[in-house]
Order: sequence, then structure tokens, then C-alpha cells
Amino acid sequence: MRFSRGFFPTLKEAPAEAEVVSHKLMVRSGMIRRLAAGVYTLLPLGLRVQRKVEQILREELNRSGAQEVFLPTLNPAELWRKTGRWEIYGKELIRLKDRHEREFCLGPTHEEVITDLVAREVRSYRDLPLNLYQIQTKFRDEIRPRFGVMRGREFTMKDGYSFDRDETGAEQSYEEMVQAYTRIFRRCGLKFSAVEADSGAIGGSFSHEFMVMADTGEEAITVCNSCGYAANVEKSPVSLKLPENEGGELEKVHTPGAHSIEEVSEFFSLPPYRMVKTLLYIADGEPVAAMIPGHRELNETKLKNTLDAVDIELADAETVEQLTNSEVGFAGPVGLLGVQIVADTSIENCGGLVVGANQTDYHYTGAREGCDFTVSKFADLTVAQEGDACPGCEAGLSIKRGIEVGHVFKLGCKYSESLDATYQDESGETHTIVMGCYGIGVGRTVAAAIEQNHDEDGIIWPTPIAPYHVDIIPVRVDDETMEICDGLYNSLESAGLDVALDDRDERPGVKFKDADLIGFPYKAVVGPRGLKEGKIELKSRKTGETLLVAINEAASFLNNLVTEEMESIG
RNA sequence: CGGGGCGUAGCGCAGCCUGGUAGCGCGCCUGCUUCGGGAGCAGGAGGUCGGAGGUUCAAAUCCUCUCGCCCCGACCA
Repeated sequence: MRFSRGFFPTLKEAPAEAEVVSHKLMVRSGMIRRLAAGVYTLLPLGLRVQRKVEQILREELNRSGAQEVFLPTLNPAELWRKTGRWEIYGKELIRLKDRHEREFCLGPTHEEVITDLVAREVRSYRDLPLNLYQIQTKFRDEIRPRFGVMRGREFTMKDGYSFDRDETGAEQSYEEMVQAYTRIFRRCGLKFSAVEADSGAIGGSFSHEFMVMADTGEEAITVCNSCGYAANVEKSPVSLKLPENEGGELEKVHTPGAHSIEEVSEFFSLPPYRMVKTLLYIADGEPVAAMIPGHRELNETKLKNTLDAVDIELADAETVEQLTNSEVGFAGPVGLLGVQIVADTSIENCGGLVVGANQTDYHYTGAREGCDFTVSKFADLTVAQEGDACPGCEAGLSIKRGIEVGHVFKLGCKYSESLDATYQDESGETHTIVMGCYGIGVGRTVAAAIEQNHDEDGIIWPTPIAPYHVDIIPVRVDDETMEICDGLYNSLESAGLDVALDDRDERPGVKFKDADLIGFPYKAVVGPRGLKEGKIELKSRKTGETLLVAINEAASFLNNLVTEEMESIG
């Protein structure tokens, strides 16, 4: 592509709304433009990169035996009602009605549609296993779209679904997808790790997230440097042990003005872990009290799973006051009526605890679980912290940040059951199909690649997903130079490289700056300095190294460089 | 949805407090000179100051409502 004909609107300054590097650089380099909150137009450069990622996805998924389909965006409500998600998915689901008042939604994911398809078409064990995927626009009315293409309301996602006869088969499909994903992200030039994850609203029993390590990531991950264990903090198990403690008798103490754990802890001159936080939640409409040691944070995902609830939220002040008959800050398990109490396992049989007394300005000391109050369920309820013991090897965990670019789930029969996706085995017996589902955020992968590969001048594309491999830069736009550039352009194109030619009548500095911003892996500079010796300068974006190569050798030289890089990274 | 902030030329911003001529930098157009890391000079185009109401002789500026956007939290690829 020649710059003079191209649509590459680069910007010197990033729009004020862009917060993270990838967003800024995508806007500045002319890849994307915003239409509305979380809704973006892909310009030619952005589209090229996205297409390259999609191509890698197709190659690797096809290689693993999956087949591409294309499912409708417009989904009838009826299907979603069958699985119960019309209600469960909530406000995130974009709903609409047609002229006959029939209800539809725009697909935020496609378990319903694909399972319905398979339920209709698959009869026999001979049809299994089956693995289908699509690359398509998804719609989710995110509460808070942000970071450009990283969390949009309309975005491109690759979603795939596997269908197997049984658990064993499903596990094998899952493993194949993990392998495919590993190849995909490696080819995209990303440093990533597959971490254990919570299976969330989609449901299911087992899942991994593919996280690209980046300080701007929205996810916190626990990582063990010793055995390699990695998990989303939401999922990362914590087993707390509180120090032994005699306890003493239950006693109500006047604690004026002490609301927070710090204040109460200071009041009694006792360490925070002897305090117990009692947090009141509304879980699917029912009040629940969750107790955790005072020095810890509650993990809402774990709480939700423990309660087997669809939706939980922290009770508001009014509700808390109603339930505890006191101001906010004095909730405790002793004498708390009509509320289910769950607690972190560390509290089981524990004595000498300081808890709220459900009376303004009063706390109990010397409370003992099992004696002064009873808990209906114990579970791991806290958020993992830096230094916690690794569940694999007991070494200290560290906390890192990551961007979730992919997610693999073992779904089980959740959808195949509600949509009646079954098959007959060799003996004619009917079984429910066992499913898995696998997602990759395509735009997010592109953004993550930028987060990991950039410098102060702009993007440094990994060669396999660069919009163009080489940018030819004539220093002077005169006939002699342009003739050489055109020659190089043609031979590179016929060698199969993606090549840009900056034939604009601009000063060289402008071209260099744009080339660095856009992030072409190589610049081929054709100018008087090199031409004196009959040579072209090849400059690597990544290393900044410059090589002088004879004009007639430049094409094959570049071709070798690029090919080598594509292969080594693949 | 709760908390914080912002809407003035394509982009980045000033002006608003204390009402009275709409400004700066970049970009864009024309010309000349330049030409190896975002050139210089000269000339020029471009703005219903997010929208609606109100106060006032007079509103970008004050008041009310509204729409949009961004940041912090719960959701997720």
C-alpha cells in the first residue's frame, strides 16, 4: 500500500479519553476511532492487524480439528429462556423487539445457538466429537466500557464449542484447545500464562484463563515463582490459620466511636486477626452474613460460589440497620436472627474473637464459634494476598496483573441438558452431550500485544501480526529514488510480504516518526547516503539496528528476515 | 448504578471565578524557501462554546434541566 493512497490518519497527540498505552497508540497510529462509549470503528491499519490475528486463530483451530461456522447475531428470546439466561444475564444483554413485538437479543456469547444447532443435527455417537467455532461480533452492554477496544460493548470474539460423548472426551477436547491457544498466543508474540479461573456466570466445573502479563491488566493473578502455579485471585485458594488463643468468656464491651477494624483493634489493643468482620450481603434476595478474619478482604466470587447464588451484593446501610438494630459497623453473629451465617474456615472452633454486638457502640470480646454463635457453612472466603502459601508447594505467592485474552471452560451438560442435545451410543442408549466452550477476545488480543510491545515512539509489532512487514521510506521523492523504491516494493510484494511505501512528499522526519508510531517491524530507507554506495538501509524497529544492503539484494534479504521471524515465533 | 471529573475549531488546551470583540499550539489549504528523526516565513479556511430553558440591556461565563464522554468500584473475551 502506498501512503499517498492509504487511509492512515496518525495523530501527534492522543485524545484525552485514552488512558492506557494500547488505547492511546491505537488511536494515534490510526487503527481505531471511537463512535460511542465502547464502540469503535476499525480503520485500515487496525483491520489488517485484526485480520492477521484472525488468520492465526483459523490456522491453529483448524489444525486442531475444529471447524468454522457463522452463527446469527440476532437471537430469539425463546432460546435464551430455555436455558434461563434471559433472566440471569441481566442488563448486560442487549434486548430488542421486532415489529411484531417478538423479543430478541444481540448475542453476547453463543452457547444457546450452537447447542440448539447441535441438538437438532447430531443424533449418533458417530457424529462426535465435534468442535465448532466462529469469529464474530459480540454485544454486551458493559456497565463500564473502558480502555478502548480492551473492554467494548461491541467487540470481535472467537468463540468455540466442543461436543463429546463423555467426560473423558471432553477433557481431551479441553486439552486440545489449551494446546491450540498456547500456539495462538505464542504466534501473536505474547508472553502469557494459563491460570486457574472461576467459571463465572457461564457455569461449568473447570476453567483456565489465558492472561497476558501487563501492569495495566484488569485482573489480579497469584503466581508461584517456585512451582509455577498460577490462578486468578478470584479463584486462588487461601487456607488461613489463626494463632491459637484461649479466649475467655463472652463479654459485651462499650466501644464508643470504634467502627472500623483498625479502630476496634486499637481500642482493645489486640491484633486485627482477632477481630472478625461480619459483612452483610443480599444473596438472591436473602440476607446473608459472611464472617472473615479482620485483617483480610472478602472474596465475593468465593462467597457467591459458597452460597450457590446467582447474584450477591453488599447490603445497603438501611438494610444493615434493619438487620442489626444498630448503626452500620456493629454487625456480629451473636444473636443475629433470621440471617444465614457463613464463615471463613479459619474461624471454625475459634475462640477469643472480637465481634460486633448488633448494638451501636458495643462489641463482644471472647466470642467462640460453636459456643456463642453457630455458622451454617464454612468455606474459604478471603482474597489471596502477596505472600500467602502456594496451594501447590507452600512457597509464598506473588501477585501480578494480567489481561484476560482467552478463556477455556469445561461446561459439562449445563446447556446440552436444557436444550436437549443428546446422542445415541452403540447400544442405542441416549446420553447427554458433554460440552466445553472456548473464547478469545480478538481486539483485546491486539490491544494486549501493544501493551507488551511498545516504546515511547510507538508500537513495536510482533512480525506475525504487523499490518505491514516493511515500510519503504524514500528520503527524497525524486524520480531516481522512487524508481528504486518501486522496484523494491514490487519484488517484496511478489515475495509475499506485506509492504507499505511512504511516497508522500513529506520531510523524512515525518515518515520516520509515523513508521515508528505505526510500528512496522522493518523500515527500508532509500536515500542519498546509502545510494552513494548503491545501498539501501534496513532498520529494525525492535532493535534499532541498521544494516546496509545492496539494492538488488534488499528484497531477498528482507524476505529472509521476515520469514525467519515468522517461523521462529510460530 | 454509586462516587469523582470533563464537554470551547479535526486533535491538545486557555478563556468561565469577577457576564460585554472567542483565543493559543498542532493539524488542514495556498505560495516561496527547505528536505536523513514531527521545517521556516507569509497568507488563509475552519467554532450554533454539547443541547434546551431561564436570569440579564447583554451569557462560553450565572441558574435549572438534559444529553454525551472520561476516571474509581461490581460484570466479562
